[in-house]
Amino acid sequence: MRKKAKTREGKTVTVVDVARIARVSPITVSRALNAPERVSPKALERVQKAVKRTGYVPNLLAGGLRSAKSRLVAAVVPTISGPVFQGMIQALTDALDERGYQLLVGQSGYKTSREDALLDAIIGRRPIGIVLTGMMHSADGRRRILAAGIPVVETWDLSKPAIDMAVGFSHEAVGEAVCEYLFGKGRRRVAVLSGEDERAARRTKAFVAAAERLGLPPPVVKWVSVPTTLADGREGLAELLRRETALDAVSCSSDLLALGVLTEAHARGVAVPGSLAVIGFGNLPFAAGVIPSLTTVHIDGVRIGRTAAELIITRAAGEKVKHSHVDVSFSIIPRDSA
Amino acid sequence: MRKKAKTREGKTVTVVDVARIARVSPITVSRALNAPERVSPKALERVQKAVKRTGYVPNLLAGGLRSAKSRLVAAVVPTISGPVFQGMIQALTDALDERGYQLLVGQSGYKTSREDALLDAIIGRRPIGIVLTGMMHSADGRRRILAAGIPVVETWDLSKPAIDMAVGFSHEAVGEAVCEYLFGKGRRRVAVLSGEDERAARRTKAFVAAAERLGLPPPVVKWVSVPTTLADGREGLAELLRRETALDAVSCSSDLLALGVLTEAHARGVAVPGSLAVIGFGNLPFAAGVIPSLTTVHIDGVRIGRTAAELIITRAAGEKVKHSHVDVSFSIIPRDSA
DNA sequence: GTGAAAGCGCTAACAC
DNA sequence: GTGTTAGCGCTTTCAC
Repeated sequence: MRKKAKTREGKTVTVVDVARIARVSPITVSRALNAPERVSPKALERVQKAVKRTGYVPNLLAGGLRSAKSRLVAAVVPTISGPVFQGMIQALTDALDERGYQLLVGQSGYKTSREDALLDAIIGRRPIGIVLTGMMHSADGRRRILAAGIPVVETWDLSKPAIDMAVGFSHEAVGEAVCEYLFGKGRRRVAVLSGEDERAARRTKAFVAAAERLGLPPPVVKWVSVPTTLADGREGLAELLRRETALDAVSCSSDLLALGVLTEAHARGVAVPGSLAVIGFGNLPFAAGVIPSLTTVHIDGVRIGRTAAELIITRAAGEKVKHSHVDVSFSIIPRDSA
Repeated sequence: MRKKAKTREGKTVTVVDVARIARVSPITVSRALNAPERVSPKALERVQKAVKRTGYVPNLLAGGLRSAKSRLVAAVVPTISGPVFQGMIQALTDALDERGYQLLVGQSGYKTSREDALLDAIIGRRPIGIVLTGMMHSADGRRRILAAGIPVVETWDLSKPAIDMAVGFSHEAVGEAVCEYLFGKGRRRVAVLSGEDERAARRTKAFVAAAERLGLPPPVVKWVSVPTTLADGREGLAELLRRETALDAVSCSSDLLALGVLTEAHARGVAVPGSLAVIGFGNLPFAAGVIPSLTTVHIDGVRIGRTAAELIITRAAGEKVKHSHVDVSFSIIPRDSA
């Protein structure tokens, strides 16, 4: 940040420079850039010419400071990798920069220690909104965000009471629906292979509860550490079969796990869906193409991202949002594996 | 951004408020927060107490404006989805916020039109560095970044002359190495299934050139549009076999394509690797687990991200970097499919 | 070790 | 439609 675009004397180009060259006042330059319709055509033209000549790029830090509008939105996800949140983040970025906002990303990861520092860094930039995914917010964190008066959208999870706004679906409803789906297909000895994260756990719990309600024997549940891998799926099926030989269905907390289960089943000569039904979660790119194609739960991440962006932009404009809690629901995509 | 954390009179908490409560001057508050060692222990304690009491969060816009240090790094990727860049972005975010920097993400997507607006938004925030991936920069874009004097790291591609710094590998070297690998395995009728993006195209070109040099018959090449899918892989193999029945190896520009080829081969009863060798690119999470396990090219995205962060931080500190061009190379992971 | 004054670059508020 | 003045909240500079 030492050397920048320069005028003759080696300083950064500012509104003042542009104003001098265009022979107008600085404020006219500002208006020409931010509200061209409030400036006379010829002043506008002179400014635009001067901007081009000097290569002037407005300092958004200064503008944001003065106007208290940062044009910044912050998103916090547990981790950017993991295909789950990608669609959402992409849609968020797209929707935002269509309207001239930028996205700041933070990873809460699995360490709570730096959550506080992350929050400082975010709040300190005075974003017009924060998109929170899944995790976090210690009681203290919630208080601080609230105190800062920044609109917050919590995503992916409608289960607990939201701080402010929320876009997502009910993990409980997913777990229940999956169990009922398998039941509807005539499966009776069902198992769950689940990653050890909170939301997967809630789906699993709801699945088990539904099984009980349906009069099924208690599902065998195998937990694997996150992030879940294909190898976990292979080992997982092996273990599940060890614990329950009569198994006729496995519900997996991710498509990658499900792919592992399919792979292991194939290796063992277990027919899918003949003797074993397999269902995943996420509808990843490969789900439709594998053999047998994978029945899975689809979440419309793109819609989540777009909706979150809209909510925040609406609030930033000072308007009230009609629906501060949006349920995007989910769908079970029936394919060959179940 | 209307209401914020408040003191009694309903205004945002600022250094001045904290200073008053701690009975020191504003500058001492600033120092207590940014350089605690230059402040006496008791002043420090009083400030910390006052900060906690008021819930003060420094306005980074103001600080950045005055000090010309934004603590912001911008990254531009074609698209955030697509598993390829994930590791890099994650490592980048991690490395940055360990040092107290945040990442601003922009997607250049496939539309060049808004590239200019994106650049304005980025430069306008005065980031201490920009990480560019793959695409973009019109001649004009390059000039503007250069003019802004912001350090730039181009990633993933060492082939063309860099604007400033670069971390990546040579796509040509990959194409060549893959061809030689297959040749070394005794394959003679080789084909390429490649996505239509620039970098994949360069790998393909190098592959074809290597084949010629090795005295192989010209490889059959099939192009598919990006982003590549598993289905493209299945159709791709079908088409390649139509064009060349004696095929004994396929090099794919992504693991997803390769998975599609494996799937289609399996469906057709074509033995892999027996009569057909398959090699991918990316080493995605499923590559090791599928049957047969997928031989593929691994790129250390995490290292790319970490290195890029280091380069930028070093430059931001005003130091010279030793190596402004880092080749992280690549490796072919030999597995069962080839 | 601490403070007073000044100003980063912009735009809100109020003239005219 | 345009300009003047002031000030957003912080930190640099210089003085003590």
